[in-house]
Amino acid sequence: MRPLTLSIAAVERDTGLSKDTLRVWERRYGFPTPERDAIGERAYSLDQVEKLRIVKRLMDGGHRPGRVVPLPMDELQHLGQNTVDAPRKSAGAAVPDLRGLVELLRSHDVDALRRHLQQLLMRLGLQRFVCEMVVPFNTAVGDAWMRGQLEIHEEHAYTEAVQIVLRGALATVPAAAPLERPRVLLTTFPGEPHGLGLLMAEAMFAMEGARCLSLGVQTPLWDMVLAAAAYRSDIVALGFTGCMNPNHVVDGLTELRTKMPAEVEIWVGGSAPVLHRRPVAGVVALNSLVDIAPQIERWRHGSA
Amino acid sequence: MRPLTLSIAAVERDTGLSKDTLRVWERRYGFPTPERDAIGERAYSLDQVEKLRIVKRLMDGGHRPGRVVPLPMDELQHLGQNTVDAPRKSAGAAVPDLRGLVELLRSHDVDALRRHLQQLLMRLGLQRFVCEMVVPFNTAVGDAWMRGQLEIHEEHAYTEAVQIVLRGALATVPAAAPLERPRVLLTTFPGEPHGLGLLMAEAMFAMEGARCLSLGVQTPLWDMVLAAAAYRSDIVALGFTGCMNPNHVVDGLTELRTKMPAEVEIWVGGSAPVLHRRPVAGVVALNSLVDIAPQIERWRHGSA
DNA sequence: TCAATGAAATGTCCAGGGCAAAATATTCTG
DNA sequence: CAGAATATTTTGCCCTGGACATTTCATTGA
Repeated sequence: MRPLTLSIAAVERDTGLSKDTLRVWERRYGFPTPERDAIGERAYSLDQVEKLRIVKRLMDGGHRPGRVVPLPMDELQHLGQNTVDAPRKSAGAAVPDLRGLVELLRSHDVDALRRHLQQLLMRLGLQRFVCEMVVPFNTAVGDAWMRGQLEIHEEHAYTEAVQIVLRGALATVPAAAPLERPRVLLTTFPGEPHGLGLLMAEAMFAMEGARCLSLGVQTPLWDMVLAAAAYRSDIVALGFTGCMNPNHVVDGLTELRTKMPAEVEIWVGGSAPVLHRRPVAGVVALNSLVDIAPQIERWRHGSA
Repeated sequence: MRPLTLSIAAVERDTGLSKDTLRVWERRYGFPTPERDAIGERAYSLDQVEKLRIVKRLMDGGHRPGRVVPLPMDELQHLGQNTVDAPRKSAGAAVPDLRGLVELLRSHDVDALRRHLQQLLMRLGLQRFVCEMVVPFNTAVGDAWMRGQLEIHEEHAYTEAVQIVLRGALATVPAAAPLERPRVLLTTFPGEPHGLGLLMAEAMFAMEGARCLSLGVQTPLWDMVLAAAAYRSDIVALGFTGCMNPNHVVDGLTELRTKMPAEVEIWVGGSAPVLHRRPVAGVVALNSLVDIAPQIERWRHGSA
């Protein structure tokens, strides 16, 4: 018995599209078109799930379903590349070898990968490593996956390697003095499972001498308020990737802002487009990790 | 405006109970009993969500909803303690100071916490630290939360600290030679977000001289097959906590077993009761982390 | 005592209707 | 004709209520 098809629950898990959405797309767009199994339930083919995953990733990047769902696979894969902002090379920035990285991942040599990352880290220093290497690497890996050049497990191996290198680096950064300010609480909303961006942000904060405390991912809103009080945090920094529902992001931030004491700043960043399209009053939206340094500067001047 | 209530989607996120389940419980058990907001949609109170979270955790431990849902809060909190297996102290095992740990967490002194863990690690060594300290700590923290003695954010802080200490320790374990056997692939099913158990298992594997490769959490089944081939793995080790749907676990394992080449062993472990209640043919279920050493021994003898 | 059979419990699926908010298109006004 | 105001479409999510497969429990019979 080899299930060449997936149930609607499995597709929800693997794509992040809710059961409701899957059913309503079928009704409205005529895609996906699952078969039915013996008892009349939807059975999705692997091909269609693959397309759904790509569509989801495009939507995370700002596309609308009505436009992309009807397109054939090859056009979708083409779309992925144009979405990416043209890499604006600031003067003096190192040029990441994206093609080389993808090749390295495809060779399945984890040790070489980790050595390579470690080497870049040493050459550039933590801040430049994160901003000039890891950021473009991440998008390159995502794009390569979308074009079918990388498997998911290769993406996972990459994420794991970066995480190890970053955590290793963070462990060597001397801890800020307990009373050092600002005190930063890092976490993500419930439903946001990606912690790599958080780690990158933590690196940037730590290099600015901020005192960091990461709660990992998926902290309920109310617990953020409690935690900010318990640790006397000055700033709560949140990471968002495109896989979060935009409405939940805006609603959640609004709610968090009302619950959180006014003197605690809320900073948000990440690849979710909604952060800049629908800004929330009282919430600082960072365009990129390099904005952390000047913002810390601002905070110190404003609060000192 | 202070949303004292949560939408059904938010409750699904925060409790792990599906929308369908929430609606059907309301119909069948008369709980929860959400209000309706202006447009007639369910609005759950924080109290009820709290109870739902506890019920969910009890169900993860093997209780059935019909029995626990009607109970009042205080009885639920009582149930939690009886569920835990009596700590069977093997001879010579260190006695973890559970109460002291909870106190430490409540003091919000992250540095002291990390120092404490580090100290225990050094005193006991990695293997004993994991088996005799981290394991009971984990359940103690979970229980303390259920009794209302710990906040979620304190639990998160604990998890983060353990993760940092374990990753630090793993970084110092000399990497096994590239050709060392067995080669172990570690990951979890999609839907399983907890990676701490994976890290603990990785520590145990590494100490046995196995060559580990962790893909992090939530790898799609098919990618496990591809990855096992790409990295020429001998063993795929999977971690499960109670938050995974038992049916998905069994179905997924059955499916994985058929797709995976027969010479690759599948080992599973974790706190999900279903692993031992409904064993899957061709899948090795480990009762605890200490079973890893003898199983590796068996593998080496069987395959050498 | 143990196995087999019936009954209850439980999670998930389905259909199709409806609605609010966001995005887009269109019209109006100065 | 630019820009604002207004209509329209798009889109995701929620609702009800019925159904069913599967597991678990209880009762009966050998």
